[in-house]
Amino acid sequence: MITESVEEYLETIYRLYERGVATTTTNIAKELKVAPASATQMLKKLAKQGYLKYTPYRGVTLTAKGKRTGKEILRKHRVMEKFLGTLGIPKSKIHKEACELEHHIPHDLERAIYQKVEGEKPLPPGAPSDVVPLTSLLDGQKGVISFIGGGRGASQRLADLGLTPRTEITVIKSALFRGPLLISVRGTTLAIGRGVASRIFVRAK
Amino acid sequence: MITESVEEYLETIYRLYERGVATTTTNIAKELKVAPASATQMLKKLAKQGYLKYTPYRGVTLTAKGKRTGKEILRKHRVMEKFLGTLGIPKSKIHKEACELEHHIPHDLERAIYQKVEGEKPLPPGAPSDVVPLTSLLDGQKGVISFIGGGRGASQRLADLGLTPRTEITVIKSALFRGPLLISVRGTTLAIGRGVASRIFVRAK
DNA sequence: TTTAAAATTTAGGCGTGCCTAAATTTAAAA
DNA sequence: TTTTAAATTTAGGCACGCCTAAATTTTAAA
Repeated sequence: MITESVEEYLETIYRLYERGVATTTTNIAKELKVAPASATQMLKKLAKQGYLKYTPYRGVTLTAKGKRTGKEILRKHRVMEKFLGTLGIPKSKIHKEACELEHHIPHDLERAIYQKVEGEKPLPPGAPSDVVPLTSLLDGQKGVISFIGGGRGASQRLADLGLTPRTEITVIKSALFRGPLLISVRGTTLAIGRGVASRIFVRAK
Repeated sequence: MITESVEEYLETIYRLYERGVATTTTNIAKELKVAPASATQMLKKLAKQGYLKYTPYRGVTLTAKGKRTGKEILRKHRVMEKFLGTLGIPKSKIHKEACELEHHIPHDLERAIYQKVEGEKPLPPGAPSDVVPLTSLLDGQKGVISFIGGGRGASQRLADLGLTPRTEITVIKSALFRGPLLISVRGTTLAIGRGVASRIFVRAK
């Protein structure tokens, strides 16, 4: 059985490798905030298990198996980060939570979540990255309209409702996947469809 | 710091308590598939930490603190089960995965997911519980139509497309939150809107 | 090339949570 | 009430993964 610690090491080593940083005992230990002596132990063990080649005093090189595994975990990490963002988890917590979750998400769940968050493209290329579709906000959350995606017509119709950039919106009632959103704008409550809502991009507060 | 094992014990004990089963060393050990001797050790520890009262040879009683903690973990477990179901994870895996995840979902993430899955009511009261809206299936998944929600009109229009109960559907392309679904029915590919799709209830395969 | 500093490894320990085998206590049958 | 079976605890161990301190090796400066 592959332990959480093994995964953590492989992910870290893969990260360094990807960044072109030398995969030495010290670098790995530093990255993991662990004593170098602890890293030595683990690296020997990983070598024995065929994840990497270990040359004493010289650092390590991932084998194909090691790369594959490290990459997989890194991918889980990234998918979870995206997912947490979609759910409106504060940025400050996202990395740490993803670090934890990456070890407990089985492959098929990662795939399922990946498909979900991919479908949810915060879209317009070049858009500020802290902007999300209105549909991503949770009940009670507030956001400020950043822009409206998808053509003149949409913008015009929304403007008629008072939904223009810089307007503050509070989500009263949303739901996952379907059904209209109930929102509050300048003291007025509005119901808007999901299709339209997904084209309103807001900066969450 | 509360360890995963401590959580597991508290959840289990709370479960037994909820079910009215005696919280004896043996019952707890059996439930956790652990040797009774191991349970004794842990129960002593939990008593020292104030989660329960331990009387040798007589079993344990949860304190208020123990109940609170056990309940919280059980709730996380249940929310995760629901969430996994929503994502189309096969039933056979749901319980086990939820068991794992419950220990790694921070409170706020559990709350966020809870709101999402609550919005996604597999609806019609009395409906078989393994039935989900078509929108819950992932790309490539197959399902068999169980029934159509929402009135004659909808049923009729869908029937015209060949979408009637017992028909098998394959989802070709779906996405989170928005956009139409591309599905395959009897060899034909169809595009249907999310609104309609959310009213087609299927049993996932 | 020698030598001191830096990097790395070895040795010895700690806490957690599990296990088995052997005692001990409790419960129930004779 | 005695005796035996079942439940429970005690004792002794194991694997993990971390740590510090002391040894060793490498590197780079003099």
